[in-house]
Amino acid sequence: MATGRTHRPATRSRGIPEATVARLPLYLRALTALSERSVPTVSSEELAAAAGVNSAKLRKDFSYLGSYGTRGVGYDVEYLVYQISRELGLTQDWPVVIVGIGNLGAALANYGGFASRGFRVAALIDADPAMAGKPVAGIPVQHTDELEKIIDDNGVSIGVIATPAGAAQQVCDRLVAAGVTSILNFAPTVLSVPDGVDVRKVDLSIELQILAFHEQRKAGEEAAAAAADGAGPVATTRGESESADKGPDGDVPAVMPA
Amino acid sequence: MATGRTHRPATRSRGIPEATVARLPLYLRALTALSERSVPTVSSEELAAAAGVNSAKLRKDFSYLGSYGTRGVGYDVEYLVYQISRELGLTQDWPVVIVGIGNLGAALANYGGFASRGFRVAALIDADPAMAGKPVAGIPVQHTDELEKIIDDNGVSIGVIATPAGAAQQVCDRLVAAGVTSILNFAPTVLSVPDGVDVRKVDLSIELQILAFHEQRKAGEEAAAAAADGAGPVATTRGESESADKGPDGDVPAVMPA
DNA sequence: AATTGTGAACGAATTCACAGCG
DNA sequence: CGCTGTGAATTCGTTCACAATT
Repeated sequence: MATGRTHRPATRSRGIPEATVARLPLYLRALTALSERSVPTVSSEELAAAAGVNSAKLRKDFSYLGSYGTRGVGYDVEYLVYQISRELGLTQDWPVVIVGIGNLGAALANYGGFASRGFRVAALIDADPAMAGKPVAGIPVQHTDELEKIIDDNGVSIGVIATPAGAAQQVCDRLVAAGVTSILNFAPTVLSVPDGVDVRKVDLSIELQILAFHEQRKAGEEAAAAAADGAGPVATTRGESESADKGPDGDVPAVMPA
Repeated sequence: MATGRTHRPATRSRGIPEATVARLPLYLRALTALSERSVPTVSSEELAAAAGVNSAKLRKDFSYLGSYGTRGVGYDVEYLVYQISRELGLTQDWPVVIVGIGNLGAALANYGGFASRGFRVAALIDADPAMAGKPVAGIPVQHTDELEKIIDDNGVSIGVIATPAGAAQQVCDRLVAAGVTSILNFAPTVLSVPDGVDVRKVDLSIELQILAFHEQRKAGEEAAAAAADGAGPVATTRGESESADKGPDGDVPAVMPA
């Protein structure tokens, strides 16, 4: 992107890397905790530790937002909270609907971290007529028939799909047709959506499978190590650490707590 | 990884890229669906479409596992299912414990995709004595006091944390001390673990915040587009398509369905 | 003196494009 | 002839290391 030698990109240049965006919520959470403890400033080192990343990465991330720190001192906690919130669009209100009020949908509806960050559960929707009217987390469940009206009345642009896999695409299509442009999908299916609609996926079984892969690899390495004792040279290279275990550093993905 | 010019990595070389590992479960799901419909073979193009990735990526991914396709024809569905399952370690049984049986823990316990893929819920654990003995998803909840014994008796190496944030690190420490080496964390906290322990994180509020960011960006662009009509030149560069919308392609992260 | 902000080096992941093979 | 498998080119992300700044 050019050397930007001209004057200065004033505030920020636009085009924050996706990887950085994915970490901003992490920083925000750590900062909020500091803010609650009335800590006035943090260094990149401290904040990075709290967020579980390394400090160079954090500084580079912040550099995409602008120059919000003070050399020799660190970052002003309140100010950064505000800047990141604004960057993420959390200074505005985001009404969301949750479709599919089973165990998971109920868990999501009850999740406190929602309201705390600009998100507001505008409605709960389920296809089961028996659910209609029953309150979950204090909000009465509405029937799927009302979906379009609900989206429209509340100006909802973010939808959460917590239905069984079979119903997901259909629900998705209706959400999109009704005007939703961001979807968080908990159903184990690939959703197809038109351009301009964002989908993020959260899939337990995939995460477990990834863990199983690493778990298996560990077991294999132990075996190799044991074998190395008893007998001659083992083919595997080991000792190179494989680059894969990365320490306690968080990974790429992420989504949702109790 | 050196050029590996020596002889040949025989089956596979070791060191499958992390990004590839994260996609294998996706391919596996698509393949399983095909298998159930008794489809005998697929081309990289078809399978890629079903998994929501592009075909070059899929072929490159498979190339790390070995040469399991047939040129001019495609891939044998059953054979690939087996190879990927084996690679992911799903041909063995993985007992898991779920700690924290609130709404979310219950949702996880009830999640069917578990058993289907080598995972078996060995126990449900909760700190609330009132929960003890109550069956959830047909499995009686046990008290946290039993944690170490349960891990040990069942040879559990994978733990799922679905507790409130405040309890997560403590639970984590106990799991690790008891021998768990892979953790799936649903609590909104950064866990610190010793080397050799893998942690994956699933965090709803983070995913929503990422969606909000993109949602906001869309709104901004609309506004900019509208503004471009009315008045003079706008500062922002636009038209460069920003690289960020990537189309309907899935994103990086992932985790869990109803 | 301490800590940010950032070019530059590096490494990982994706995409291209085509040779190789069935 | 069609489709896989893969080097080479490219893009994206991380880390290094240090000059700039308070």
